[in-house]
Amino acid sequence: MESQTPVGRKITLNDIAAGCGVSRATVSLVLRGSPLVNKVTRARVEEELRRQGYVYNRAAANLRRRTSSSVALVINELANPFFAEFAAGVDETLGTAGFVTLLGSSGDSAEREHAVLGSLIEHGPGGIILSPAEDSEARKVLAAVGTHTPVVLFNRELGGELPEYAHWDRLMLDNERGARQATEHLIKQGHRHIAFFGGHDHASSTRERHAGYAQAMQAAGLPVEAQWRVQSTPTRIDAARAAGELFEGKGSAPTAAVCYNDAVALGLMLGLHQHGRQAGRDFAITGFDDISEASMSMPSLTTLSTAPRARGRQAAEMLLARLRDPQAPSGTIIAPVELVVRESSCPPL
Amino acid sequence: MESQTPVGRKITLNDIAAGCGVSRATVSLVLRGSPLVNKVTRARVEEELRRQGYVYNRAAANLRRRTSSSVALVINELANPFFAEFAAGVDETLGTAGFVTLLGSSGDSAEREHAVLGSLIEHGPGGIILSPAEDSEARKVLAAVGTHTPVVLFNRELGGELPEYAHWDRLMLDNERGARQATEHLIKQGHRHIAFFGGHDHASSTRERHAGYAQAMQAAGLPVEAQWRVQSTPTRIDAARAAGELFEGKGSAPTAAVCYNDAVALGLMLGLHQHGRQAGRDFAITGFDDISEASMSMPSLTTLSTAPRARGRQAAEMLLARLRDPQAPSGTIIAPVELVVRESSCPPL
DNA sequence: GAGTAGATTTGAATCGTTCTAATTTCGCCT
DNA sequence: AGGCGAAATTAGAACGATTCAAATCTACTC
Repeated sequence: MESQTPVGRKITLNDIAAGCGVSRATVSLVLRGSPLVNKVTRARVEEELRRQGYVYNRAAANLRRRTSSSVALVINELANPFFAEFAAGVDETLGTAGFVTLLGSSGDSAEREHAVLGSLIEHGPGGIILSPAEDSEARKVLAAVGTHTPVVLFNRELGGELPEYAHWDRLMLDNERGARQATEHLIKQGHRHIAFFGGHDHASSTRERHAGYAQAMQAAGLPVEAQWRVQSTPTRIDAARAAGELFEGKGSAPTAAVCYNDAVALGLMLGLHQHGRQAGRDFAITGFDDISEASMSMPSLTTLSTAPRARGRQAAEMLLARLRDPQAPSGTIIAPVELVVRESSCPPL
Repeated sequence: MESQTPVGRKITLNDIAAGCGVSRATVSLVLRGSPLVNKVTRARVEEELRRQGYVYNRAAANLRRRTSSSVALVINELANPFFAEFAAGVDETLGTAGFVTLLGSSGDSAEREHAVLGSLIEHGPGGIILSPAEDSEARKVLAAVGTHTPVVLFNRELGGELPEYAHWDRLMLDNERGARQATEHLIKQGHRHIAFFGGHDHASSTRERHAGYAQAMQAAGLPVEAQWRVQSTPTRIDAARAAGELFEGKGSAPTAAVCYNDAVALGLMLGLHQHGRQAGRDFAITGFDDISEASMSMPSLTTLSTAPRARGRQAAEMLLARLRDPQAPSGTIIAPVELVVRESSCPPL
């Protein structure tokens, strides 16, 4: 029994070849399971590979073959459970397809996103899955990633125009329809004073959700008051802070709110407390995303299920398809969302 | 003004060199900002780099220089907010140090962890940050990563013995002390029947936390009843399911529980409902981790703050230090945790 | 105008793999 | 024994960068 040396040089194909008296080329063939090589040679080589503890150098192989075995995943905020789930889905699918995920986090800053993309692209990913920062612009992203690397955009549109030769794929959520459903649900519960709470209007996803809300209100002949639109950063903390603004106007106070997303909705729940109201009793709330906490909060949150993990898998599938056929026309998929009714969307008192 | 070709071959050093009549070597020097090259040449080359839209091929450079510019991060469950925060911290620090993060997720399965490590190692990361799966074993991990790549273990010990020549660094939480503090806090509140809830005893972190709990109980002269130890998978769902077991024994029912972590604690809150109890009123609960939901739940959760993002940064720092000095003796850091008292740890009725 | 120290530039080898084209080996037939 | 086709193996040039030693170019000095 040979002892594996605990430390030393890295083992290469040459070492293996020398170790069992064949050429480098043969070892390479064995590695890739070519049928060309003789049974007994193969066995001999495989034994030697094991004995020396060889590890494949994929970077070298990729260099020679001009291929890539990685995909860059750039997320605007990894700590948000919605995106964490998404990332887990992406990694799962890429992993089983033999790709490795290069992670990047932009912290929702376009500037940082640019730097991160620039650094990732140097590692030669086969493609990029990008969930853009709020204020990210098409032109700048294109400059960072170049025209050789396919991109799948998730969740948000980029600002500005994309040149026609860059055909990127898109995976978006049906924001408009989802928000409309949530609003219709609240209206059916009997609410007439319904606010739209959270998010920033310069982000495409916010605008779409707000549009769905407005449509439902108009269709029901209900007014959309300006003081019922409260913006906030899409985090729990900031939403809790902004809650008070809902009740500051001189007009009639809302009895319900359609929230930009679950984080904001959960923040609003807390903020309501400080204004003497309780979600699910005297104020109705809906969220968006169905993060895992939504079903566990008290009251549990009525929201739109987006299945972020499944979306992650889907985004990865889209990119893999594009790698298989780079010439295919680029496409946009609008993933449906589903209303999940829970306790937070009570009827008015 | 040259128009950048929207599509075509990848640009290499040769193209740049040819494009402005210098040698490949000179261009390489310019790229790395060597002081050797003449001002005017440098300017000419830089202009050409921009004009042709050159992107650096880090893989080729790493091959030649026998260096690495990536670090693998293997997480047992990325969708868990505690680990998502940790990952964000790791990526942040690695990114600013010029490394890219190779992501891998093991889903808390040792088998999958092994496969993921095997795949990542082929990409030649400079090091590995590993938060092991519950049943992960030292021997198998070593076989997967080999002896050339430094490893930083986070959060859990591996099963079995590690050969002495593999000196890996460790970043652990002060589980024992934290659980002791939580238990002492409950005792001070007046509780005498205190359970330890959730987690699996074969994981090192669970055993340590249980030990801290048992120490505090003994020190206070309180009994540790067998039926007050309920195990569960460390997820909210399974914890909610297992809640009932706390009240099945014939002995006296507990009035408080020290929980393995926040996820389990939040699950227990829910489970209590189904047994006619309410956390923060007639049953006291403590968690562990201080995930962002802990402060937002109702009642808010008394827990131990572990600052996962800071831990991520710390783990990355440890690995970077090890890369700087591979010969340094390996070390273990036990990060302190801090008790955060909130509403869930009420006194007994 | 030769000699020389410095400042720049470059040719060629190299990293670990793949791949084409060529070579060697082998069994089998006449 | 020689010839032939199939099977198995291999030499050597890539891939895109870095790096060392050597070559070339300056600017001065004597």
